[in-house]
Amino acid sequence: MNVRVRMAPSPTGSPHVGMIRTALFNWAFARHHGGTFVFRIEDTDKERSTRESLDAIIDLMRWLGLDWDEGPGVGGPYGPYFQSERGELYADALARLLEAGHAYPCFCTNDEVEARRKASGSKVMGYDGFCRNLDAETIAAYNAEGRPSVPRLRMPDGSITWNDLVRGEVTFETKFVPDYALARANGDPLYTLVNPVDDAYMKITHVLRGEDLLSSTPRQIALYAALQDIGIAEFTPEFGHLPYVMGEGNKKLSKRDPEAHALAYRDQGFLPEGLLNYLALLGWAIAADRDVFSLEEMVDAFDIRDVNPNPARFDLKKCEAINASHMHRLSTEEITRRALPYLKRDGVLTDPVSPADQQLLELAMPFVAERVNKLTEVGDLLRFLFVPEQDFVVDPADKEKVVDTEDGQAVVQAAYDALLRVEPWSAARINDALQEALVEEMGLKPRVAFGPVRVAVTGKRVSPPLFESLELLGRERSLSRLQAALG
RNA sequence: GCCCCCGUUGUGUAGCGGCCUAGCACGCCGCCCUCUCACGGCGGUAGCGCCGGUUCGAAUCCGGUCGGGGGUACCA
Repeated sequence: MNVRVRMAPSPTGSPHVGMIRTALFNWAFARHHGGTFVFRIEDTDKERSTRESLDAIIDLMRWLGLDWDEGPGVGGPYGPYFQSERGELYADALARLLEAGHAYPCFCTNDEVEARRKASGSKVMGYDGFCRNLDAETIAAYNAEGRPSVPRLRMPDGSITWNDLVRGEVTFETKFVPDYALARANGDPLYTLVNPVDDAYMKITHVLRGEDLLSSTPRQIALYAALQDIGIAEFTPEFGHLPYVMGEGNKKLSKRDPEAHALAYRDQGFLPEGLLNYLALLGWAIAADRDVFSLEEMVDAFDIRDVNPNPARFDLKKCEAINASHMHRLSTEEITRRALPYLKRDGVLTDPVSPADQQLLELAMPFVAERVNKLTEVGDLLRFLFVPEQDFVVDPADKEKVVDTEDGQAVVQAAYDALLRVEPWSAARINDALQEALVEEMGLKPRVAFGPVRVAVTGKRVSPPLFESLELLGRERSLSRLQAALG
């Protein structure tokens, strides 16, 4: 059978990294098996669904390169792919479920249910099945009175067991799973109905989702049986429940946690392959002694049954380290290409980049490519080269610490004098001149000799290699910055 | 309360009865490299929640216990 999986986010709020992890595993599973990855939007909640959220999710998926075979923008044979456009399908399914007796109208109020539970002393919370066997006359009479009702699924007796793809066999006694509501009294279908109905119509074969849905699985399996009986579903899919992504402490990573927001990683200069690689590590390993891999390698190796059921803590440091490994795999040219949008965004470069700046960037890139862990760091390191001279500023703390001291001033002055005579203006000559003037003549250790020069010229104590930086900056600007640092 | 899931160093994981005096990665600490920062190299740190059982042998199987998490909606 052709594997068909889906991701079905609700477009409410900013996309969460947990959602991306789920999307990634579904995607990798589909690609590994040569199957179909369906993208469906669960926008039944009209109050909370927003266009911004939808756009953000699509934007994110595109940036990550997780492409879908059916869904928004690409269509497909089982559309529409927005739940808000599938209302008649749900109404029809509900009517047929009611007619076949798999569901029944319940007229109880919450208070009535609670009162009965207290009276009986039952330990099972939730609905007690009171309206299960109302006869047709009673139902007609209640309806005639205008009493509101909700349709509930009639849960079967006994137990429901499934073989969870990540957890193995899981069993629930149905006496602990009450008959549940499929729609609101006003007729609006609920997630409990809509999600399985769509999966059935879209012929989803494997449902890989978060652990939070684990306990709703027996209800869905019961619904599937009913849907098969009335001819809407052809089979019951397999289920796999992915572990939670946890934040600090023992709490699910929530929207309040800054690490939770997936788009923030792009803004901060993470590589899509870096983020994805890290997220894959939350519950899955490609090998015992390896944790850096490409998406293609993941697709080749991915097996949902290898996913670890433990909740995983999100570790930003590790995420950055994995991203750094991917950065170092990139060629200098590729880093340049990818860093460009960030350099423009951050005002390091002007938007159409001038030919001179472009050339300078290409000359400078080899010195920073291997020392950056995120794309935004390129700008941090190279800003001093592109900044208009009147906007150049030296970090005040660094200046005070190494330039404004007596020794610092002496070094800067000596460097200025030495550099004045350097000919030609090349990193090698600059090296020789500074070495001689500061290290040999002044008897300074290299690290104390070059610190003041670095700060005066690049503005910070952390920069690309000094001599190359000076060469790229040019004699004129280098000297004027040294002079500015004096006094 | 009841139901379900989970339990290997600080973190993520490998481990599917002997290959484990528990491997890898991140972190942290130290050293080397070194014009700063990184990169790279070397070394160190720390773990099978607990108790029983099965077995010649258990991190691995079973039972219990403790701990954590989730569910228990006319939310998703």
